[in-house]
Amino acid sequence: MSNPVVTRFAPSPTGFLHIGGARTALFNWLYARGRGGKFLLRIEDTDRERSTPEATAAILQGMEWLGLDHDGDVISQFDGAARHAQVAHQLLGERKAYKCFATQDEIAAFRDQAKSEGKSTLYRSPWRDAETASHPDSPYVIRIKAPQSGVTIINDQVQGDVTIRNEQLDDMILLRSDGTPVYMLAVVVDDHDMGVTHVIRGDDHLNNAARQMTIYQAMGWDVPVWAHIPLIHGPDGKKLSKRHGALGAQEYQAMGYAAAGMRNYLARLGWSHGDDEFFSDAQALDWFDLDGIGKSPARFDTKKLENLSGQHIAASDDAALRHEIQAYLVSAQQPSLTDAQLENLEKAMYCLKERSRTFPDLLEKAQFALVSRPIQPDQKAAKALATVSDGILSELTPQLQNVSWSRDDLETLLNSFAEAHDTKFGKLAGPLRAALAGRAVTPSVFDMMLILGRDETMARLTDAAG
RNA sequence: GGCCCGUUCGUCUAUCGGUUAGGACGCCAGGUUUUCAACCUGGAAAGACGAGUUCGAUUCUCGUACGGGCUGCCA
Repeated sequence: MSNPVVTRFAPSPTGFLHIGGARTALFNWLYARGRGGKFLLRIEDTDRERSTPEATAAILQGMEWLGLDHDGDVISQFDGAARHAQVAHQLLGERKAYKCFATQDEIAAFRDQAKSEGKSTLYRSPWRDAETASHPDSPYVIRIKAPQSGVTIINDQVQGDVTIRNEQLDDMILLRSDGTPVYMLAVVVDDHDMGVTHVIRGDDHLNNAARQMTIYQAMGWDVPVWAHIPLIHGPDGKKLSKRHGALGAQEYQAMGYAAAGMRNYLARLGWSHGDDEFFSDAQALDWFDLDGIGKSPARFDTKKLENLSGQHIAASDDAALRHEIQAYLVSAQQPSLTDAQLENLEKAMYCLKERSRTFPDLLEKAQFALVSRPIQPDQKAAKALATVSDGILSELTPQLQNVSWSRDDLETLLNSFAEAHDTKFGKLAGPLRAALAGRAVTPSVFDMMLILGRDETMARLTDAAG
């Protein structure tokens, strides 16, 4: 516990925050926060063509929804371009890097031919050992001199020791011909400068780690702890990507999943702590560790997300739920609730939260508390109402006038009323529910009566009896 | 093509050589209930394949198959 942990999430702003990125962010957040370390956010926007401020905003919003707060300012990788270039030039000066004058056309032609001959497409620049005197006066890129023999071992906390033979490594480009840094350089410099101690990222970067290590070594910097986590696949097992049905984090918010449920689900995807399935943030923070991360890719399962979301809704306190529902409404572009509706919702929350999996689900069951008379029954409710004669409802209503408005007394009254009509309360419940809520799926009839109060209950029953 | 990684119920996973291979979601069947929802109980359901190491392999090694990733003056 000598050095404090510093992790980072480094998305490129070329689209929304998709679910795989969200999980990577969560793992980094969990690891740092669970150990009193720092969690940094860096936007990898060195690709000016594809980076957009909208994408950055979407990523930030997604993280905010998930409650993944970062330390310090959001860092723009592009802002560090001068420093990245400086490192490249330092390496150049130390002859650990060189100017390569090969044109993109030349390289492309080489690759095409290598491919057609079935040979390695690894490009070997002829300029690696060229004399400075022979340099033409034309644009060049700066490439690093990668080791060409021996091996590089990536000591990965998830993948184990991964050995790459150095002959597989190419002299990657550090600085483009326009002088701008390339990602491979920028990540290393930034991670080093930011003091990142643990790099937790998708395993699509596993091979890159070996190449990045050559930069660390050339600069004489300490290599961070690597943890390459397996990617998340779609329901069909294919890679989850923006063009392959992947949804942004915000879309899950708009679908009404509880953020805590999403965190729990995502944490459980690819990571485990024994048989624990449902857990709080505090527990996740306490338990999360790199050795609990699995090595095989996982598929995204909406059903389980739904289940976990429901469990977290049931476990949340009412005020927090109210706030999250309001945020959900905004994100789903639904009209917001009035103060009166909010008040009723909160009164009803105790019997709504344990039966709802998502917020739209909860709101649907809360209809009885949100609508005002006259109530328009939906199809199923209308059908339920049709099964009972209006006479019964109008006979029941006056009896509610003097009963004490408590659950026990209402139960006693309704049961004996049913008995008097030679039926069971169960037969009455459907129509009653329909009259009170205009819906077929609602909380208990008694809960609704208690929440609505005597006057409103009687009025609704009278309305329904026509 | 080359290199790297992976493979336990439909899905997420536990197991760190010896288990009736456990849990969760989903599914099916019952139950309870205010014919919904929620809840409870039970059930079906897995070690890709082939060798090897070992007294003993899901667990270790190798091969095959399948899946994934990387192979850019993208990140």
